[in-house]
Amino acid sequence: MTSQSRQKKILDLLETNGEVSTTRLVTELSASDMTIRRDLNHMAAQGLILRTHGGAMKVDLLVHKQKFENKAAANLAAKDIICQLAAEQIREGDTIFMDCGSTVFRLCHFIRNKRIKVITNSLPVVVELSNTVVSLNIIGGEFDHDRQAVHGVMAKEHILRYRASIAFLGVDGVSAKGLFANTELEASITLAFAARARTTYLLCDASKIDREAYFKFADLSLIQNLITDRNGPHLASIRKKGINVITPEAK
Amino acid sequence: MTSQSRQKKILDLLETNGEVSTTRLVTELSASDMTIRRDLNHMAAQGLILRTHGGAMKVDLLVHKQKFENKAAANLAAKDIICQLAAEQIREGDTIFMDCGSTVFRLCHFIRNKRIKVITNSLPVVVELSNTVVSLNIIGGEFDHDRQAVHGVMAKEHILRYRASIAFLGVDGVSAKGLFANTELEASITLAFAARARTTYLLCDASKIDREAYFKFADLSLIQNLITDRNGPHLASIRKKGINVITPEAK
DNA sequence: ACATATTCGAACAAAATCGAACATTCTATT
DNA sequence: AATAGAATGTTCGATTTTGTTCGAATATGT
Repeated sequence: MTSQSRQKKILDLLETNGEVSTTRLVTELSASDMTIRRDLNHMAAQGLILRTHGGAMKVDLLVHKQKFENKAAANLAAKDIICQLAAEQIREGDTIFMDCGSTVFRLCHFIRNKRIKVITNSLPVVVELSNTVVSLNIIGGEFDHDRQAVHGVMAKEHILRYRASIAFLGVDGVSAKGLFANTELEASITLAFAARARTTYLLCDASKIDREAYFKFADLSLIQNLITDRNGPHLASIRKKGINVITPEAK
Repeated sequence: MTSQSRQKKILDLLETNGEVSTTRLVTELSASDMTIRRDLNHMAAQGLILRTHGGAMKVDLLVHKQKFENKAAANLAAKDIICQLAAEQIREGDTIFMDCGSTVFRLCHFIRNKRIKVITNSLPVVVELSNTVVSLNIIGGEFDHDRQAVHGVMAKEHILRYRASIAFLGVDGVSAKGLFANTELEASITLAFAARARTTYLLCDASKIDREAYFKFADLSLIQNLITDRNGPHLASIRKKGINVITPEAK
């Protein structure tokens, strides 16, 4: 066995186990401890592995966690309830649009192991799903640092070339009068998603209900379903408009 | 037995076993060790196999499989030298293309505070620059988990709609014969970048020089400049082709 | 804190592999 | 058959890799 193939096997073992001991490598690769140690040190010098006492570890993922996740921590319980319900709407093989926004982002945790295709303009979503079985399609265009997402003309054009079974949308406010956003950029993307999806789900915690933000960009009829965390009378006017409202209680 | 049939058998053995030792080839092919070694070296020069001490390995075993994170950490010093030089080529207000690949990725550290626009298909680059003053344009399309970058038809179309002053390119191998890549996907993106940039810089550590990988996708004339970490006679043939070679020593 | 057990790396020794140079064999052509 | 040119084999010193020993450094258990 050559040193290269040994080192490759060490990498493989690390990939599956996360860490390995020198002694295990000695028996597994039938080489002397000194040889293993030399291999390990060599690879560590190249940054391929993380050397530890008695063995080695996998180097930590390069992609570090986003500040975004802090924002996402707000109302986590409510978002989890919503996303749990949202995830149940997805079937294997589906292609889904994922809007930007912290509520939709939380959906990532519930779909990591689904064999689906996700089309999104949200960087946090991409990062979160980049090492999963989920097949990803990234919407291209100008990157908006504030919103950590891609917006603009190119993005819209990109979306219009695809079709999806479901769109999971986020907004800044919703009432019987329609959907509200804080920027036109986000609004135009949301509209594009809705136009190209067979079914649309608006994910929205209670705080957004009946809130009328900066400007209205669409009628309520743009969406077919609203998923939110609490049932109650505040949803009556929306239900009356023919929207299918999904809540945990109503399940 | 001709050398061709021998080399074919070597490839077959590698295909099934992943690796093979010189001694085994000596008995298996009933040829002298020197002959085997000559075959091996010849094939390695063509990039057909990966030469090791005492034998050879399949190419994609080591090159293909290596995860991006690992590659990023390897040869960090060389990459830093290269990227330092690369960053000096950039002027405020420039629009630059950044290819995927670990060497180009390292350039992020040196441009965080420049007021420039970056157009890229590499997720690590996006993440790294997502909270800087750099203006980002993300190339959209199918996301390739292995390479942590966007490839495919959409990506190519996207690129062709923009123009940039500089393209920073990465390859898997370069020699006087041209540029080499391990996958067609990466190659087509690199070509698109080059086509739409006023000036092209190939960033390439010494290990990639004179390495002829899986397949050649462009002549050397595709690029105008090569930035590498060490000066030396191995660059002569490339210089002779009219490429401006930039090294720290020549500075 | 102390003792015990592991692990580490430097130094040296042994083995395998390497490539240059030269000798030999094979092959195609005259 | 003669001969040039290419491929192959052989020899041998240089290089690389691997193994061993042993004192120092580092973890672990009491």
